[in-house]
Amino acid sequence: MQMPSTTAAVRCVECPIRHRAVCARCDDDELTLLESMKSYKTYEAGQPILWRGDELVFVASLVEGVASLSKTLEDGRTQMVGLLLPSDFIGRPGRTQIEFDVTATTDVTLCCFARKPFEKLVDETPHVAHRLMELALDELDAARDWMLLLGRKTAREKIATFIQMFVHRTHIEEAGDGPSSIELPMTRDQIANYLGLTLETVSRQFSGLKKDGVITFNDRKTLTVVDMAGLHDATGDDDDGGLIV
Amino acid sequence: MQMPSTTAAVRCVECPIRHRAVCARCDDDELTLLESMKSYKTYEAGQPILWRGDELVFVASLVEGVASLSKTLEDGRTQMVGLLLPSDFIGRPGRTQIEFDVTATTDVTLCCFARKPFEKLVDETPHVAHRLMELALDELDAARDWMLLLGRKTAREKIATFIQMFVHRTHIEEAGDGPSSIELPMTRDQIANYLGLTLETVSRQFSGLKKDGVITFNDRKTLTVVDMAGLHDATGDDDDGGLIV
DNA sequence: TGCGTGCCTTGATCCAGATCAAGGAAAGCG
DNA sequence: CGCTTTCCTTGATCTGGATCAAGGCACGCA
Repeated sequence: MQMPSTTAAVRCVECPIRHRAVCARCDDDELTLLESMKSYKTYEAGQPILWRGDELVFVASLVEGVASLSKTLEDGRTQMVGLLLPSDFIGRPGRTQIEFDVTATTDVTLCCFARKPFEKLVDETPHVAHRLMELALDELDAARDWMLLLGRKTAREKIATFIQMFVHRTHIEEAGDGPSSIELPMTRDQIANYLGLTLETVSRQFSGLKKDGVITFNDRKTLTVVDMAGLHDATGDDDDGGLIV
Repeated sequence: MQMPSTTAAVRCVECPIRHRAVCARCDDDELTLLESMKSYKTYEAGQPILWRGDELVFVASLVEGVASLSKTLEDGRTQMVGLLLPSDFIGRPGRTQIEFDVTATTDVTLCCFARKPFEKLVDETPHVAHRLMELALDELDAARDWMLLLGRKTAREKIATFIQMFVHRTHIEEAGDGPSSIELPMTRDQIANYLGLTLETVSRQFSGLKKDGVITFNDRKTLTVVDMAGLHDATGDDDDGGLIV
């Protein structure tokens, strides 16, 4: 097992998540301050980032890669309770512990700040506090959509919703019904954990959607949505609402 | 169907949720200001409070009673995504719409503020913004515990967890393993909606826990936990973590 | 006092998805 | 290259909880 490594940080103005992360509305002076506080850490796919109960010594923005939050029952059953994509934030003001495990799903790069100085910055910079609030509320909305999925959707609806979410988060700009490809950053087993299913069911439902001409696979991890409308029908969602993270 | 009625507000200093709601850390001057802004609304059990997509004209603290947040799929399947108990907050800074329905589960009293002036107050009063953030993060924690429940727990574990949550939220002060009684504020059908089950399964699991000597019923809505340790075992949770809202 | 209505319980049956089991394909490595 | 390992697919079977169905209890109302 590798330890996380510390790497050179890119300059904030060139940062790919500059306009979506917690620092979205910082001005040049504030960025200079942040630049002096921050350090980059990288984790390899599979490595733990934080364990439940760990003391939270740093907070971070996810710069690159995918990480997951998960909870575990006494006997080992686990459920993912959140998926962190670039610009998502790890850590929370006013808490020194976290209640779930954070794991690198793919190779991950974090932009880290020591918790104490960061909290001071938040207290003194209203728009950072404000942005943090927005991010928390976005997560809450996503969590509630996921509760509907976990509690009431069928296996096929879960898979369709999962694919649709990835399409939306990876092709934010282009609209339309044309075919769009996505790369799944997780194994079947991890997808099952996210959706409250088993890996066999995940595999079968992917095969089902393929057989019905909704998607095609390039390789195991790369798929193309051929029939966007068909995919949406398969999610069971209302037209307007539903999960659009 | 009754309309909500507006009733006389109690004075803030006598308010039962004074120390837990969004106004928890307000000083006397701030309370005076709040008192001039607030109005009470009451809803009867079963009445809708807000529909999804409604424009959010007011925000509110729940003073008395129980309300639920729920989401619905195209074909009518519904899932509760939150339960609001006294001191919980309805509405969110920076959003003009909500993405779920809010319904009065029991008779409910709200302490309402017009959204615009309230947001102004939040912007000018850091500790209110701070408290709002805490409440949002508490909800997020609760939502994640619920995701674990919905995705991975068995029917019996779900019911045991549900009972345990009510015991904790209604008997916050007293600890210990002695028997404690709670009153369920919801019908079997509503409980089923909350737990991602059907009402028949809810009924059967209550009967099962009764047969096993974990709980007894006084009447349909009032139960006593006879074996607190047995109840906890039945939740499937780890000893330390789990849902303790 | 009897009847309707809402809510709950219990029984019988069914089925979606879990579990058990057996390979197959791709990637890393000696 | 061949071998291991990891991940994925597909088939067979099982089962927890859904669904279908039939009352039971308690309250309100005429």
